[in-house]
Amino acid sequence: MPELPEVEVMRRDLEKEIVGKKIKTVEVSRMRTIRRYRQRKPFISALEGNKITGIQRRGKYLLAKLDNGDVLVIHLGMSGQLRRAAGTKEPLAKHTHVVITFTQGGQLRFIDPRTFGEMFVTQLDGIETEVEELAHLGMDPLETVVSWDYFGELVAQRQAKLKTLLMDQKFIAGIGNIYSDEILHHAGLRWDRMSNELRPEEIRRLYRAVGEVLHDGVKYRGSSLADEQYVDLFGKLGSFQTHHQVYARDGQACLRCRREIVREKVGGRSTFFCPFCQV
DNA sequence: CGATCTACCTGATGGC
DNA sequence: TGCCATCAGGTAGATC
Repeated sequence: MPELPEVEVMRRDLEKEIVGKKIKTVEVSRMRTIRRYRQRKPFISALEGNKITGIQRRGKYLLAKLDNGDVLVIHLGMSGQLRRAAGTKEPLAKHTHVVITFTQGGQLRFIDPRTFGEMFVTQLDGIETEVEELAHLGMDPLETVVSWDYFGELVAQRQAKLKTLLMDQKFIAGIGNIYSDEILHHAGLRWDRMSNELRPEEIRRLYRAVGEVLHDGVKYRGSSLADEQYVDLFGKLGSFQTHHQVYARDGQACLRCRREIVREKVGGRSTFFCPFCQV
């Protein structure tokens, strides 16, 4: 479900809503959500009594820093939601797996029908920079400032289809199935172009498209698809789906050239593109 | 190194 | 109505 823009919107919401709050109690009703633990106790006691001091994001992961130096890591998987609740009285949504209650009142709830999401508490490596479990992640396209020629170097070093490369979290962290297709359309490049065969201006277009599309995704508060599974911390839908150029628009006219958007299955995932605008 | 498949889950949808 | 197949924003691990 959530890719970088949705996670970034959530990060901003959490920053306003839960930073400075102290964790009073934690309830875990589904062990799979904290599958790195065998018991719920160690997870719960790693959180209770701690204050949240800040919220960061690495790719699609959220990091809530605690005042004891530890970090609560949250990944939303395909269907995870974080929702604010006023208190215990608000009815629990189905598939609510973790509830964090703050001493100041209010709750943070983790809801996740498909249970691909997870939460765990870990430490920051050394001088509060890296989390060991996330060390495999590549550069964050919104946080890391890379020049386009350095980006081009990295792209050319690899020998991969562009869609695969964009979705490779070890290369760039945060891009998934929706935004990879949108980025490639914006760049005018086909999903199956090889990364080491791009001309310099194509590399520059790709570089720009990554930044612009993700930035717009955040600006419009993420993409909520037909199932409306993605909502922000307060339950509100995003609107970037109304700006999609290709994703889930197969059979419809390309907004640039009016020809038909095509859907193909690549690596088990639906891929949408315009065979005329994307070369 | 890269590509491709599988597994992990639940729910919605569409064909028959 | 039921039943079955297919599909869905993700990641990790095995295999070739």
